[in-house]
Amino acid sequence: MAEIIRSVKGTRDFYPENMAVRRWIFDKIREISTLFGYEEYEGPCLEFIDLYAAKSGEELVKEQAFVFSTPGDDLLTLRPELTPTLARMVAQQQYNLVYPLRWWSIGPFWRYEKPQRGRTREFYQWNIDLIGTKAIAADAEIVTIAAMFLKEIGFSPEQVRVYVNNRRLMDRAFSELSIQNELKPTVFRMVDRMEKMRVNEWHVYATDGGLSKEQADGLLKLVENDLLWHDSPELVELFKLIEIYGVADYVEFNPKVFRGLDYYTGTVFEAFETGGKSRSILGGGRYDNLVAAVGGDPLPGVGFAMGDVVIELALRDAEAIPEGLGDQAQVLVTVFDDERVSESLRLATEIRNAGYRVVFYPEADKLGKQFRFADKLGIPIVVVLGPDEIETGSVALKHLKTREQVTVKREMLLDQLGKFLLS
RNA sequence: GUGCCUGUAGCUCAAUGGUGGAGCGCCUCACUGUGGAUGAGGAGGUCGUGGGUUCGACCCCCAUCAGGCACCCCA
Repeated sequence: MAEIIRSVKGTRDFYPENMAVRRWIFDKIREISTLFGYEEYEGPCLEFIDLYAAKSGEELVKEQAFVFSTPGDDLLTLRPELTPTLARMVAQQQYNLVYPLRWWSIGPFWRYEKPQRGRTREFYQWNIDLIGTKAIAADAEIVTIAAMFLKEIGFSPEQVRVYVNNRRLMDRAFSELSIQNELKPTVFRMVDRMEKMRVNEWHVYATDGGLSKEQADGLLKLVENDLLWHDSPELVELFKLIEIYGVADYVEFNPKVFRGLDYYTGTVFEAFETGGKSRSILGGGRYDNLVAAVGGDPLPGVGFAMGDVVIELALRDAEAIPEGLGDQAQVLVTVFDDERVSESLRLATEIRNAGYRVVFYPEADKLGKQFRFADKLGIPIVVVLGPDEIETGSVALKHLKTREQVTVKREMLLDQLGKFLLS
């Protein structure tokens, strides 16, 4: 065999088995999104690099995006995220849209990263946003959608948790510790790293980073305070609504959650696995100035994004992926010998016309081989039409899972099929 | 972008510097209209790639590519 040209680094091949899992996840996403009345949309995969330069940090475009120039000397990028596209689409039609706007999308994205477990260069991302209202009920709805999805896809509250915080609350708390505004982004990162370091290590790290000893101690105390949210009217309201939505056991206050993005202004949240891995599954928050960043008038919004790679890993670890996904054929119609090909084909067509998914074995191989074929493909029912059956106007059906085999008159075929498929 | 680890049959992995193996899978056959079992055969490898050291390299050295882990980053 000649050498096979390899696939592009960081991309994935979706063989039918993988595709069935992806389909299942995507269907669940659609189900939850539309359940709350969100409309599906999609943007282009290619955008001018300027769109990201307007909003995102330097690093994103310079180091983590696929950027290339066209023969016409345009600088384009394969989209690394959807939010700027969303902002652009909203800005372009700003006064033709009906608010509050509820939109969702799922599509491919690219980031030039070093691939490793849970991180690829090409991935799919679910985006869902509620734009045009500052009401805290909107934040609650978005958080609920995240929690509901995790619940419906099969996670228990013990396995995953949506951690919620509020930037305004933390901002105030930082001010009370006399942390200057310029230092706040750094402090965000410091808090983010608390989980990964020992207390002593962190203390050194924090004071090296410009905090006084008292400020570092104050921060440590701050993030241990599980009741801090009582100081935020927004969070109090949010948790009240979450209760009513019925997903309170999936949602929890966590002062350590900040999110990396600068544009979040209020509610921020991130869903994690609760086990040892504690990978980040999805994240989002409220942004009040996104549309303005691409040239529109200011418009508040709240939303989140979820990548397909980590969610699938987490689902696998949680053993939450069901068996038998995919749309395997339900019936295999065998071919007894060369003289009876058309008779079998007629039968296959008849069954297919009744709405069943039917595979027709294309040649008169040994029956054993045809049965083995059905077995390997997971086709549950095999139909045999041999000389005996044809002579008596009947047909033989075998259910491979139960090993039950019956011979029925041809007019009873569909009845019997229905019975088999129920068992 | 940085560091560490790993690349041997389709898959999972063996093999003191001295002619590369196993299990599973795959194909064929038997059980003579019927799958998972059993038995008997069979195919399949320039040992990731390219250099180097050596009388001789899967084994040692260098580079490169790919994968994994930890950083960095996380839109």
